[in-house]
Amino acid sequence: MTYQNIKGTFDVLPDAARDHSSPVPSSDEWIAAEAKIRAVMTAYRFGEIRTPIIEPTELIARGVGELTDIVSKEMFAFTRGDTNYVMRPEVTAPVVRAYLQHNLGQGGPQKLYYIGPCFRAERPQKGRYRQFHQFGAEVLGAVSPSADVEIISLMISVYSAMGLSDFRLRINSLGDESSRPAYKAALQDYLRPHYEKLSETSRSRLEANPLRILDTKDPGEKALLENAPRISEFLGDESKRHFDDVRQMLDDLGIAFVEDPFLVRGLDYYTRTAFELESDKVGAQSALAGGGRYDLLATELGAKDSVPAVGFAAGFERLFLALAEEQISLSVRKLPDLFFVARGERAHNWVVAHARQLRDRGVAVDLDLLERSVKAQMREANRQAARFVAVVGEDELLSGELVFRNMSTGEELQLSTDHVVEEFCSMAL
RNA sequence: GUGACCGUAGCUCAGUCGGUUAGAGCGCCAGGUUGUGGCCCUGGAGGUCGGGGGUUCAAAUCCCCUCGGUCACCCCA
Repeated sequence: MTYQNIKGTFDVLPDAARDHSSPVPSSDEWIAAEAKIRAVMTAYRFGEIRTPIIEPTELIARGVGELTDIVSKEMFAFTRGDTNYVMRPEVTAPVVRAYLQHNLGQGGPQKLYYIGPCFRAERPQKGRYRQFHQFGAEVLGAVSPSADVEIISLMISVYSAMGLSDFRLRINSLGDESSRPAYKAALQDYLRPHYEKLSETSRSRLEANPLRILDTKDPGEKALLENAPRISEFLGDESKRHFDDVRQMLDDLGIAFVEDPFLVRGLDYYTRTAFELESDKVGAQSALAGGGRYDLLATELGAKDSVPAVGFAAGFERLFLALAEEQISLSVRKLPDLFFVARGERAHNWVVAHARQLRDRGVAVDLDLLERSVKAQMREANRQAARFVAVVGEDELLSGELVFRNMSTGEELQLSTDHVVEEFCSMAL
C-alpha cells in the first residue's frame, strides 16, 4: 500500500469498477441523484450557484458563529501569507457572501441552489464524513412565509422524486430579535436552579447559548426540559403570525409535519422558522436535511440592510443511506451498444476508425485495448453486457460483410462494411 | 476530541495450544475450442498476514506502540 485517501474521505468509482460491498455509491448513482435534484430545482425555478470550496475564514466564523462546534473545533483552516482560508463547512454563508458581493438583491428575490462538497474535521462514522456532499437551496430577499414554504416544499419534492417516503418533517419557530432575548432569559431562569443536574456541556451553554440545551439527548435533561418555558409563548405578533402562516400553508399543500418545540439548530444564524427532515433508518445521523430562516445573517456579514432569507441543506451521503434502506436504485446502467472484436492489426485499425465514427454519432462502442484473443475479447464483451458484438478480421474485410450478434438473443445479422455506420445507427439508435 | 470493536490475496473469509511451504470461495489470466461470450473442466498469477518494535528455538497467532477501518458519543448534512 503506497498512499491512500485521507481519513473521512472516499473515492467514487464507476459502477463497473465499484466494490459492491462498499457503502459508497458508484459515480453512476451520484450522477443519477444529481440529475434528479437538478430537475426538481429547475422545476421550482431555482438557478445553480457555484461558489469556491475555499473561503475567507472570517466569513465562516462570523456567518456560522464563533460559538458553534463547526467553527470552534471542526474547521479545516490554513494560512498563506497574511490570508486565512477555510475549506467551507457549509454553503449558506458563501451564498450570502456572493449575493451581497454581486448585489443580487437588485434583481428582486433570488432563488439559488447548490451542489458540492463541504468539509468538517469530525470523527467519521455512518453517514458522516470529513469531506461530505451537500445540496441545498436558498431564497434571498423574501420576508414572506411563502418563501419558507417554497423551500420546504422544494426540499420534500426532491426526496419524493427519489422515490423516498420514509421521512418526517419537524418544524419549530425560534423567534426573532424581539422575542428571543426574553425567551433566553426565561430559559436561563428556569434552568439555573437545576444547574447541578446539567451536563458539563449544558452548563457551559447555559450562559453563552442556552437554546442549544434544548436539543440535548441526555434523558435527565430531557425530562427537566419538559416543564421548561416554551418559545412559542414568547413569540412576538409578527413571528407568531409568520409561523401560523407557514403551518397553514403546509397544511394546504398536504405536507405533513410535526411541531417540535425542542428543535433548535446548531448554527447561530437561524431566526423564526427552523426545520429538519429526519429518517429513523439511517443510523445515528437521522437528519437527512435541515434548514430555516436566517434574516440576520447578511447584516452579521456586514450588509447595510438586512436580507430576509430562508434555505435548506441536505446531505448526499444520508440520502444514499435512505435510498439503500428503502431499496431504491437510481443508477441506470449504461451498456455498450456495440463491442468490436478485432483480429489482427489491419482489422484493429479498421475497428478503431469505425468505432470513432459510431461514437461521434452517439453510439456507445467499446473495443479491446490489450490485443487479446478473440475469445478473451468476446468474454469482455459479455462481461460488459454489450448489446451487439461484431468480430472483424481479414475474412470480413475481404468479403465486405460483418456479422452483428445480439448478445442476449443470439440472433445474428449481416451488415456491409461500406455502410456499417449508417445501418448500425438506424438499427440501434 | 472520547470510547468500543476490527485489520490475512482484488473481494468475502478460514487458519486449532505459538510449530516449520499461510489456505478456500468468488474474481482475474490462460488452455480445453489454431477466429466466437455465458455453463463445465484443467492450469496459472496474485500475500512485506496494515506498519514498527519486543518476547521466543520458532509469531498471522502473545505483548507494546503506531497507522487505518467500522460503529457510537459530542454535533451536524
